[in-house]
Amino acid sequence: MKLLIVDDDLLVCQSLQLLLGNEDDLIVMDTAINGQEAIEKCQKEQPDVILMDIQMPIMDGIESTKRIKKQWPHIHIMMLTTFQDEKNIRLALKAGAEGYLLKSASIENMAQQIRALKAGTVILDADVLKRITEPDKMLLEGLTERETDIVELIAQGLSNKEIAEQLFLSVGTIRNMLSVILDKLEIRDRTQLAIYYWQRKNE
Amino acid sequence: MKLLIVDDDLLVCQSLQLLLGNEDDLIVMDTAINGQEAIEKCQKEQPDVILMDIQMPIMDGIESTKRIKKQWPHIHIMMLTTFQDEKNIRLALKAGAEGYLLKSASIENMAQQIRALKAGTVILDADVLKRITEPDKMLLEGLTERETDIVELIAQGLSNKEIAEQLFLSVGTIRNMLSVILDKLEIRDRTQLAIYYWQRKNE
DNA sequence: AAAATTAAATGACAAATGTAACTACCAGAG
DNA sequence: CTCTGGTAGTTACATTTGTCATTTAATTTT
Repeated sequence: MKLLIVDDDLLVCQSLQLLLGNEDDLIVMDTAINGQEAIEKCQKEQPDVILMDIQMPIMDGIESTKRIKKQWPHIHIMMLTTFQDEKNIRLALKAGAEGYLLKSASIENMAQQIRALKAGTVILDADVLKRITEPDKMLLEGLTERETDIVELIAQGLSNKEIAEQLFLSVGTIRNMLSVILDKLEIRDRTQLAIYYWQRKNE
Repeated sequence: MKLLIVDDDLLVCQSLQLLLGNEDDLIVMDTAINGQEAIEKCQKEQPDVILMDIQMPIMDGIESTKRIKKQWPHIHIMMLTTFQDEKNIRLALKAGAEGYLLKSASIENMAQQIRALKAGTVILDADVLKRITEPDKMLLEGLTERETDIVELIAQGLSNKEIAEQLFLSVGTIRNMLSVILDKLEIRDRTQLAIYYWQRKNE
């Protein structure tokens, strides 16, 4: 199986090459230091799988993934990055990447993961999956901490009673606070609040 | 690596056993024909990975996944099912399954996927990922046209009264229909419905 | 120390929501 | 023709929701 490694950090390229060199069915055919170069390398000789960083000069991993998948849909692309930033995860997967692993995660098993990727499944770091299925904080300007907590819980679908139990407050207090929140955000009811939340959440 | 196969279809169990028998690092330690039995087998001898069907008599794969992960978090569970029904995918992942493959997909590579699963990543069938990240088709399956209309309007934040005016129906009718919708989707109230809608709608 | 602010709670109230039971009409399948 | 399923409605009931006025305790400001 032919691999292409794309990372602007040469150290990363080298260590990956070393690491995968032991596996005799995996051949690191070449490396590239940015997305532009990756596309050129693909043109010369098409790899089966690309390990691609996201943050790179000239052309980033997302853009080049988009282009490569458009031209050669059969090439499998594994994003290999440092940060588990939700937006990037979504963008990468939307761009066509089939894998998303964190560099911090155990590198020992990467060979197996690459083989599975080639086999046609999607490979996700376990933490990454959590990020995209149950995401976290956002901007609710003008709200206090406690109020923000309540918004989060309402956006999870909890009733006032449940929120009260969760926060160890009385139901009346929750209702009062929600009333203040709705007033601040100029929104009518909890359902609209939940909608407000999720529409902004997913940009 | 010790495997446990859980499927009420004996044919499936046998063919999987045969298929994986070639791989000498994978040992099918036992099989079970429902979730209840799977838990018992786990108690006797803990497998590294479980291949689990969803639809089974007595106790289904979701419920038993929940229980097994609660008791033995280190056991990796791969759902292996026929249908890519969005609700089940979400339920399975929520229950703690780390993998979700379709039986229809290429079985040849399953060994590699199992190894990758053991290594700690999440394994998803490529089509399955699409379902949960960009569901073109809303999972408003099972709802009639009218009911879908109402869901749409609730997701816009309208009250029952406003919906009634928009559709030229009585408020009572809207309330009844909403009641049916909530029942069908197994959801408690309009806020949760709006959340349900937007979580799937947005990317 | 006195005054002002804030977090938390109460009680009362109106409106909205969700459930249940039951009726009625219509269209299509068998 | 009967049976089913979808649409539409009514009444009744219990619960939840959102608003307001007011109180208390704690904290901060002045």
